[in-house]
Amino acid sequence: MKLRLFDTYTRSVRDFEPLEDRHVGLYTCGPTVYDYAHIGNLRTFIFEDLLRRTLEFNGYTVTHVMNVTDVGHLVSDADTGEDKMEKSARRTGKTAWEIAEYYTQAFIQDCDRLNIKMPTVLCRATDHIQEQIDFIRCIEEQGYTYSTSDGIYFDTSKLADYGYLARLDIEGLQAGSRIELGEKRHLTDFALWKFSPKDQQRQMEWDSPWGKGFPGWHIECSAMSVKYLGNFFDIHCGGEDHIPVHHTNEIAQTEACYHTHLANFWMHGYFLQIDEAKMAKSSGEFLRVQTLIDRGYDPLAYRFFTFSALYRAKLNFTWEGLDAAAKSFDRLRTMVYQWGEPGIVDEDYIDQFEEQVNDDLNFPRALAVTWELARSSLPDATKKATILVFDQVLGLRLAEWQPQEQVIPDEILELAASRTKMRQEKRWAEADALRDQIIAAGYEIEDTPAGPRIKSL
RNA sequence: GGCGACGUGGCCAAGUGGUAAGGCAAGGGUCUGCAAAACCCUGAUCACGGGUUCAAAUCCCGUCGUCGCCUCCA
Repeated sequence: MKLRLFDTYTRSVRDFEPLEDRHVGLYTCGPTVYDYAHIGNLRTFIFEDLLRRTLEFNGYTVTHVMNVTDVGHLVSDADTGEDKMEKSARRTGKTAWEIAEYYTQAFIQDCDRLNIKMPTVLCRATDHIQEQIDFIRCIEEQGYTYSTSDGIYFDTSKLADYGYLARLDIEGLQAGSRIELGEKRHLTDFALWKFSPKDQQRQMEWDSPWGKGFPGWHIECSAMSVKYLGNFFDIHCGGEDHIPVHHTNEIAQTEACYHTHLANFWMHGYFLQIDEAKMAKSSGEFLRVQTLIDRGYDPLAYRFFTFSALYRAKLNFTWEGLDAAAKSFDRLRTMVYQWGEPGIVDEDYIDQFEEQVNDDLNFPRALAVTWELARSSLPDATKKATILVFDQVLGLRLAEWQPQEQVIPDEILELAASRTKMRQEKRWAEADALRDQIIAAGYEIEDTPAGPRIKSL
């Protein structure tokens, strides 16, 4: 089945055709590295990983570019906000550069824990200042900029279809606006270059044709994606929150300079919510991968959890929900382990699976196919070989997993041995009493044909 | 205040015109000395009220509720 993907730009599911034969240029908006990523952020990165793996499953070679936003941007659109990098630096006593490096490494570690593939190119905004300056100059030459006391701005009124991606209702925005315009000419205008404050030295600032300062909020993605993928490439992704502002402005910048809307497909991952509310770095609930590990969850159980909903629908996170996913995932991987060595792949199941993932990444359905396979009457070796093919896309590390070897204390082993003896002698009451003792000590006992198996609870 | 999305069994969640995938939980069963594990079986008419249609969870209108965006944000 042909790969079909939802494109926010056209608001429709379209057949995916690469611009270049068998090759796909994919750009995904990366993390801002002034703090750890939370599991809501990571839901989007998992979605993008599934997209990439699905493209590869379809036989495409993917050049995946992801930015790292290590330039601090202002907290608010007014000039009063504090730079997040600089703020984090002040809080921790580290330099802005050290902060960026630290959280970049933390992000990479989170991705590894979630089995998210590293992009082909991971590019830092601060390594591409010149490209951003060049891009701004190009926009300037095309006549889309103006200058204020605090920076160079993009004049959005000069683009006829500004806001098309988000179907922005400019007049409605202005009517219901809650922010001050300041020196901006229009509500939707945005900074391309911000000047450093005259009275203080920023840790991150650069010279430019317009004066010392730093790049605006949206230019890095345009500049870097164009550099690595060209000015019209296949797919650009990000979180749903990027639709009205960030991606809208990326498109504006590229239209001004290159007259393209930057990407053929625009795709957006939807939010993870906690108790029906958005998870935000600023709010109380800030769950990280490490938080899950501390609570005893395998990070891959979280990856598995995100498969339960479509990427294009909000997903409510609850511990109960994560428990359900963890339980289900454990059953699946245990089953897969017990199937032994892989044999010959079942093509019919592969087709069923492919049909679901190719239908705009319907992973809930793809998982249903996986369960159908798992509970089918096919030989174990066939199931194993087939599910390992699925796992190229699922990324659950099913091939490498094996039950944890637990160290059982000698005293527990002795109790179990006594129990086995009692059972052989059919002294059930005594055997059960021993089992109760084992359970009381925090261990569980399962009788199998091969003898008792002991697990810690 | 403006814009938008959503509301499916106990929970998470597919399905978007032809009588409701899957997972978790629950109940029943098989197996077991009893358990555990595993496996099998069982359950929803789709927020509410109208309308369109031979036919609607699926389209239209209204009501209620929840959430998101409008400010950096995945």
